[in-house]
Amino acid sequence: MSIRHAVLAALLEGEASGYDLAKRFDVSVANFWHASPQQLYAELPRLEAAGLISGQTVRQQGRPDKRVYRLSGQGSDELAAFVSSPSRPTAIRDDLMVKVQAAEVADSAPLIAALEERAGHAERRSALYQQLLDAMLAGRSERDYLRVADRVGPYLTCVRGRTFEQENLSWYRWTAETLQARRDSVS
Amino acid sequence: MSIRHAVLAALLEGEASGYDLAKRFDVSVANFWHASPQQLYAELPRLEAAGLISGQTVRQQGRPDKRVYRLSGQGSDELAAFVSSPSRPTAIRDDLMVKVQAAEVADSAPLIAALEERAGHAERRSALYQQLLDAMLAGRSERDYLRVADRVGPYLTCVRGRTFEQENLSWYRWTAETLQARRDSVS
DNA sequence: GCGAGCATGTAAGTCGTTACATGATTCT
DNA sequence: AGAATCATGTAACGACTTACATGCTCGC
Repeated sequence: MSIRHAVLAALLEGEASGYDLAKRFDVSVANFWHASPQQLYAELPRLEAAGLISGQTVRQQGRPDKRVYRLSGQGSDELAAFVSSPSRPTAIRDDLMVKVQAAEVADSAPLIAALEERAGHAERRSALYQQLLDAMLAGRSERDYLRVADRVGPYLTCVRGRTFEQENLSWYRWTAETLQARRDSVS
Repeated sequence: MSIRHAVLAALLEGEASGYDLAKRFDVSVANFWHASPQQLYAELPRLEAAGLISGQTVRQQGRPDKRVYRLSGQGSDELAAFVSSPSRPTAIRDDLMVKVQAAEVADSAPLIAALEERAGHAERRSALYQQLLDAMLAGRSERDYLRVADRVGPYLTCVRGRTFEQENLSWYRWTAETLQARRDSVS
């Protein structure tokens, strides 16, 4: 699929410029898809040419002009067709796990440091997702929210993101400790 | 990085042909990296040309000849340098999550079916990883194993894979139930 | 006879990353 | 004065997917 449908899904949150979308892909959309600003700036004109989104240039004072895009009817149809299409399984794909797999071939100190850094990242991410979830709930219970809210997609995916980062955090820590214990016992 | 270092790490398990590696990437390595056979067949000659692996053609009876590769000294060095190099965070990247995010724009029946199918996949995967873990332990406790085993990398990454698939399973089921409940309440 | 497994590749096309490039305004 | 934010793009390269291509053996 690629970025195309991820952009359409992100625009369900409301119209946005390329710059806005880049931020959205760094926060809420980051649960399930990543995209660089360059990718977005390249993709948006293509989506517009295909009629899936419509853009409007907005003049600003004291700031550069920007082009704001929103989902078109055709874009909604395309997204609906995508939602109903089959998917294939995904797996984790992570540099750091390759490094852990091969841990024995090198001094483990830098790897342990990298794991600790990642643990910090995962902790910040899971806290961020928790904040987003609380904001969506706005005081309601999850049970009620899932019954009555207009859109539950963003909530559901954000829960997956939070759990993923929590599991990352605990795995990073455990792995770092395990490797450290082995270092200690060697010396 | 790409597939390059994943292949070197996979060869730590012992020498293998392209065909063998493709299977290895489908089972144990699948915890953290995916590669198609085509990618491997293209990459192996490149790694050999770079001196990171060495290949030997093996004649077989009643079967096609094959080329078996193993890690060279240079390959080990390269892998060690990689293990000590910095990494950047990864996130989940999943079609199906994009679809859940956009669930409201389409009829949810096909999406629910897709989630249930995925749940089955996740369940099989997590059972497979559990088997691999049990095989590595070979009756020992995890605590002992992690202290005394020659290589702990494969165990550590496999644990992450198992947890990931377990969390997938429970999220797929919960998401399917939530969407189903909303279908029921609309009608 | 047919499908599954063994065994390896090429070619085309799509997708994604990184580096380069610009320029105003606001905050410290 | 320098960094961060707003705002958008191009070009080159590297990575990955999909389709095409071949052919033998073993078990059912």
